[in-house]
Amino acid sequence: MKITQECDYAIRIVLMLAKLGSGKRVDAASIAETQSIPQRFTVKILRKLVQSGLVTSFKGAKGGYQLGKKAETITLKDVMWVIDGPVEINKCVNEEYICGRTEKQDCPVHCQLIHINDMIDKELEKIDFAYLAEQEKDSE
Amino acid sequence: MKITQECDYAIRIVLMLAKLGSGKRVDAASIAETQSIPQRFTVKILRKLVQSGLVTSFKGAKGGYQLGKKAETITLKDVMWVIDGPVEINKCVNEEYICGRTEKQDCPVHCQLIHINDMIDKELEKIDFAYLAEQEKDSE
DNA sequence: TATTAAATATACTAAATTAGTATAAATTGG
DNA sequence: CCAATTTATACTAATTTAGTATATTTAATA
Repeated sequence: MKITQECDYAIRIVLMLAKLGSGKRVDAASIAETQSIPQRFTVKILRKLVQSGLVTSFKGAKGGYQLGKKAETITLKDVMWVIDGPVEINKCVNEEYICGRTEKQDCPVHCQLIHINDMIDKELEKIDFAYLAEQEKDSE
Repeated sequence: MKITQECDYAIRIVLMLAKLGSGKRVDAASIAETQSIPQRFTVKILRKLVQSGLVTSFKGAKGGYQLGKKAETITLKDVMWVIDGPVEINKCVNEEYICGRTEKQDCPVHCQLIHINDMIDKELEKIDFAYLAEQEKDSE
C-alpha cells in the first residue's frame, strides 16, 4: 500500500519542473542535487518521464529537461502510472487477474476493493501540478 | 500501492470465519484447503490474527479457530493493519518520518497525500465482515 | 494416563521487487 | 573538434514478501 521511493522522487521532479519558468530547462545533475536524489537514479527516472511524454528533453550541451505538457494537465495519477503502473490496491481489481475463489461479481471483497480503488484513482486525477506548484509558492 | 498476498489471504480467512456459525470452530488445515493457501503460511497468518485478538484459538485435539469479536466489529482496515501495518500511501504521511525537503505543513505533496490516505482509511473502516459475509450469502 | 490432534514458538530459505550503479554511445552548442 | 549533456542497456545490492522446517505445548478422549 505504498508509493515506491522512485515514484516519490518522480513526483518531486515533476513538481520542480512545474515551478520552472516556461521555456527554461534544467539538467539532470541540478535536479538530482536540489531534490536530493542519487544522480544516476535521477537520470533513470527522467528517461521514463520523457518516454511517457510528461517531460521533454534536450540533448547535448546546454541540454536539459522541461515539462512536456502544461502543468495543469499533469496529475499525480499520471506520474504514478508512469513509474509504478496502475494503482491496484489488490491484484483482484485487475481485469485480467483470475483469483479462482469465486466469480468476481460474486466476491464481496473484490467488489469493495474495486470501489475503493476507483475512489483513489479519481482523487489522484484531481490533483494537478499547476495546483501543487501554486501551493508551494504560497508558503514561501 | 498493493495489499500484500498475505493480507489478501488474511481477509479471506477472516471472511471464512465470519461465515461460520457462531460457537463453531475450524482448524488450520481446513482453512488452508478451502481457501487455497499454503498450510504453514495459513498457520502463520492465523497466529497474527490471534495475537491481535481478531481471532480466538483453541489448542489441542478438536481445537481450532473462530472469530474473537463480533463480525460487525471487524473491518477490512483492522485486518489490513494486523498484517501489513497502517495504510501509508507514502512514507511522508507517517508522523515520525522526516523527509527533509520542506516542513510537512508547507509541502503540497504531503498535504494532498495525507488527505487521500485519510480517505482510504475511512473507507476501509466502513467495511465490516458481517456485511461482507452477508453479501457472499446473497449470491449463493 | 498414554495417544493423538491440534495450536504455538522460533528460526530459516527462497523468490520477487525495489533501489541504485556502471559503462559506453549518441547528440548538440560553441 | 571538444565538452556538456542525454540515451541505452545491463548489472548489482538491499529490502520486502512469500513460504518452509522443526521442535514444543496443550487438550480431548480412549
